[in-house]
Amino acid sequence: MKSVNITIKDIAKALGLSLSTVSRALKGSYKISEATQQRVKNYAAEHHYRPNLIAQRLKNKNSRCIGVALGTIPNSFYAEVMNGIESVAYEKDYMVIVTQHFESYEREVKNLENLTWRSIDGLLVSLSSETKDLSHLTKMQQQELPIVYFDRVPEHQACHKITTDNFGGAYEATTHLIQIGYQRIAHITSSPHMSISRGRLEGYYQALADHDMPQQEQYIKYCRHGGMLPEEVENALDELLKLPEPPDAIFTASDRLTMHTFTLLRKWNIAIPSRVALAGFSNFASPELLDPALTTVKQSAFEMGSLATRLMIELIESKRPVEGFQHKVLATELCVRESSAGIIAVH
Amino acid sequence: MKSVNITIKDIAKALGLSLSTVSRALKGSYKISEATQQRVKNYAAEHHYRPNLIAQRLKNKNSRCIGVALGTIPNSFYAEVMNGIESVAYEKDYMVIVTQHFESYEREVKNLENLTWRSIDGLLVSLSSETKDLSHLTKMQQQELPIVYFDRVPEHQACHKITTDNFGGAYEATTHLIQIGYQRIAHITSSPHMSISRGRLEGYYQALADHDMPQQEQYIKYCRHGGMLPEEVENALDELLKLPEPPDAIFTASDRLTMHTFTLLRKWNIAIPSRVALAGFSNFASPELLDPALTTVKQSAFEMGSLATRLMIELIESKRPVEGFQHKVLATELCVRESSAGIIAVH
DNA sequence: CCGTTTTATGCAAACGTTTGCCCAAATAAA
DNA sequence: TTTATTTGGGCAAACGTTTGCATAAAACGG
Repeated sequence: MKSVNITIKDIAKALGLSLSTVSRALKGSYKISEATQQRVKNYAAEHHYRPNLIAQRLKNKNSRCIGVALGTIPNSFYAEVMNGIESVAYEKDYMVIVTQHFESYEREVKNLENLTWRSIDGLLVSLSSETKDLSHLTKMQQQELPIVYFDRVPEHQACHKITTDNFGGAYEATTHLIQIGYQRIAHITSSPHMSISRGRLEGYYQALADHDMPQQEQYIKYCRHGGMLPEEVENALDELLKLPEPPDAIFTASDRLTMHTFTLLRKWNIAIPSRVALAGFSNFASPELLDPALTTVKQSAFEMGSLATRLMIELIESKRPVEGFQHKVLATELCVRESSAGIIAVH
Repeated sequence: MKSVNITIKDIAKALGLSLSTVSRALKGSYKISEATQQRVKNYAAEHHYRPNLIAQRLKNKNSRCIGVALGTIPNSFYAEVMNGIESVAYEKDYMVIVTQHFESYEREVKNLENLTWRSIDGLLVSLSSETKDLSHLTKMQQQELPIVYFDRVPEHQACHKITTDNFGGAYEATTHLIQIGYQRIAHITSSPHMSISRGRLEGYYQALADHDMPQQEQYIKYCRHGGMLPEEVENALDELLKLPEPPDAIFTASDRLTMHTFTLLRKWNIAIPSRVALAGFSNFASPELLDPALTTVKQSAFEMGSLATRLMIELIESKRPVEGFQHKVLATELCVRESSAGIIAVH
């Protein structure tokens, strides 16, 4: 590509000034007279001068560019988060480089390496479901690269993070299922070591406990790949349904798991909710259009992205290292629909 | 962020060589002895040398970075396209900067300006529905920035593009509606000046013509913002239903329009397909789960993204300017489901 | 043994900024 | 008038590469 932009040198030549004077005039102040500043600024404006970002970056080490690592873009939750990220980035004049790790630890590591190599100003990360070892990330933090985690965050590490109220969302959904009469509520979730899985599992447990219902291991199914492999959901569901006392309701812990479960139940002609009710975390845009309309726990995905990005930019632009770590928790919204219509209503 | 990477200078110092020798050794050949090359390469590998991309870019003007301009990421079609783009970019060791224009011409222009300012190697563009004036893009092409358009492409301009067989997809869907007995088939589409709208409209017309059915203006509704404003779809649909002879089937031209129409029909309690059938372009992941299951014309979104990116990288990496322009057309897939169950079957 | 070619390497400029330091002129203080 | 201070601006190095040109050493031909 032919570069067609004018440079500081061009301005200096045209105005009979030195490079340094022009540079300083453009940034305002620093002992350059008002008159000269105006001359320079006017000339720059007239000729559409735009500083060469590459050169600036080489000098200054800042690129106004934010890297993002997430699972996969077509996931409706992440797509909405990306929307939030991009929107704030645009507003603040940053750009966004996006990478997908497809829930693979190896790919996550590679992506993050690539991103930092490209000297971005900060990193927005949602961990892969395989990730247990965080050394690649702590290394980056030690290099003082600002990192903000969202959704799937490290649990035992001081860091900035934006999360969903996983406990609360799960508690509310499970309580809802209990209150309308379901007795044997199963839970399909992802890797047990993930922050979101843990929070949701605990919310589920607490709801059972608060309503004097037993916690039964047989009703908990883990999908280690978070539903990236269709058969893991299939197996989980199959095992649940084959139990001597199969569940009368299922609470699913993530977007992908919810949709997979829903699809399988439909495919296997298992009536929802009469044979088994379904409620789950999901950010699918129109759950009310499904058959039956799906009861969902909805996360504030856009807000998660935008908050994370605002915090990120704050971190980048603050001169002094920010003291302490921020952790924001976003509320969920339970939307009750037909897929969890009460037993009472049905009988 | 503290840069912790070693530089060519470090290698040169450690090995007692000059910068130029190290640089050339790393790139292989250019009259550097095998022995030295190995020494340098080994040292570089041991110390995890990675060339500073910023510096390289300043010298060479290539960044291994591709800019993308599209409507909005949460749109399931674009999300899947992005997946294709990112996947190929990863494979070829490029990174992707993504911007959303939200179907606004102004924002498209700004985004593209920002992208080029950041000296990317190439641009993947899907035009906004407002875009008529292409001068901002032709200017970039003249600067020899490689551009590949996808989905919404300039119609009257020599350029590289990947499109869907809009004509064919629309023809097939309309023919399907005709063949199972619908008589008054309406068409809801976006801006009439867009390439995709035109192709789909023509496919629709041709299908009518080939089956000796009249083309009636009253059955064509344009949504200038492609459904970004909910009320434009609402108005369009309302007008259609209020006609003395309302349509008995609707063919919608895009993802957003299809979902909006579907939602409204459900909301207004208009039975699908008995009162009005629905078939439309959509890349929603599970249309079979809707109530009723939705007949869709599905585009190869992932493939569109991956093909566009492969072509892009080819353009970037070819030494000689590529002669001629490529235009690839991807087939659509019609999936017939309940929302267009035949009239015959219903009666 | 000398001149020429080949081979392997180094020097320095360049990419477009930023910035520490220096300096001339103007002004103020003595 | 001399000295000190302020004001406005320039020089040059630096960021980490790449690359045209120069050059020293080795190999070769005569």
